[in-house]
Amino acid sequence: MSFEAKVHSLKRKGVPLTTQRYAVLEYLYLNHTHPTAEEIYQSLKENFSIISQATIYNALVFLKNHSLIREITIEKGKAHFDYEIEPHHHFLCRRCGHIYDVHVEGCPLEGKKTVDGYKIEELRPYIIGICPKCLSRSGKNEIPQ
Amino acid sequence: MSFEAKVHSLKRKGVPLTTQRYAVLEYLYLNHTHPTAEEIYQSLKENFSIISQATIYNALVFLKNHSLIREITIEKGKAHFDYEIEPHHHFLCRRCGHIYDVHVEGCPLEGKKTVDGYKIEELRPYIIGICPKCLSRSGKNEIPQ
DNA sequence: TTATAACATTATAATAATTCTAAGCAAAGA
DNA sequence: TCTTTGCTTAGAATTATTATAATGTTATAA
Repeated sequence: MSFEAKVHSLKRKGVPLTTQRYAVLEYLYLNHTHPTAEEIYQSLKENFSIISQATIYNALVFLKNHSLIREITIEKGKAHFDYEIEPHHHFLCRRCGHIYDVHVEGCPLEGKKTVDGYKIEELRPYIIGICPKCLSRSGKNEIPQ
Repeated sequence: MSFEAKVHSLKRKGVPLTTQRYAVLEYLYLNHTHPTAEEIYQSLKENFSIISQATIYNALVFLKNHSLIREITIEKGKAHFDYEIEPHHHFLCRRCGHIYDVHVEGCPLEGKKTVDGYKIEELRPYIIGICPKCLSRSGKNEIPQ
């Protein structure tokens, strides 16, 4: 979904988008690197002379509740955020730590409303491994997780 | 894999299993509730008069590195652990907070070594939603995440 | 059997991520 | 304008996890 469409979808609901929340959504739109709340905070601090960490967290919850962004819990202990809400898998390279988008065809859950009586609201398909870059860089100095 | 088989697999490798590590593995074997490190600690404290939190964390890393247990990062901010390492999906009910096992047939990644050049080491297929119990209990007092 | 090395465990401190709290601000409605 | 409601802020508090340093345990070899 385009940035404008997301902003509009809130307007249609009559939900006002504050400057700070707009800035967080825009940051995610411009940076498809699956940043953490902390990374967003550090970057916005420079543009916004005054913005607090709590506001970032609040904005992320707000945007997530309106299904404009999604949360990625692939990494232990911290959350990453993704502008892209269309279904796709995430891959965490345990060597370089980067999170990549991976498109996997034929997922039997895609589009389903329930499974075994469980109501599906969100899919979080994660894969852990080594990315192609790290695989080619060297096959030896592997850091066990 | 049976409990005895897991204990044996370490012996075969020549890796000794200390009392504390044995206790953590046994706890996970007896409690298929996907506990957190803290829950394991609280329970083992009562049986073991002396055991420290750090030992629990160390034991969990140890067992995970030997592929005897797996880590679940479905919930933001904290890790859960699972005795069962055979591939299956996990479902987090956002109303009651419980994590359930769900078997999904036909996953295109199951058994695969790579995807798009990415080396697959571990699959973490998570689903968020409402469990059947919470669905039947009431359809109204839903707590937004 | 002792000495030694290697590793495990402990308590505690430190760090990191997130949430809570209380006060101030700002927009919207009466 | 006054009031209400919700947002933002700074900072404190909480929670989960990891690091550190001292101590304990075990296995092996002199």
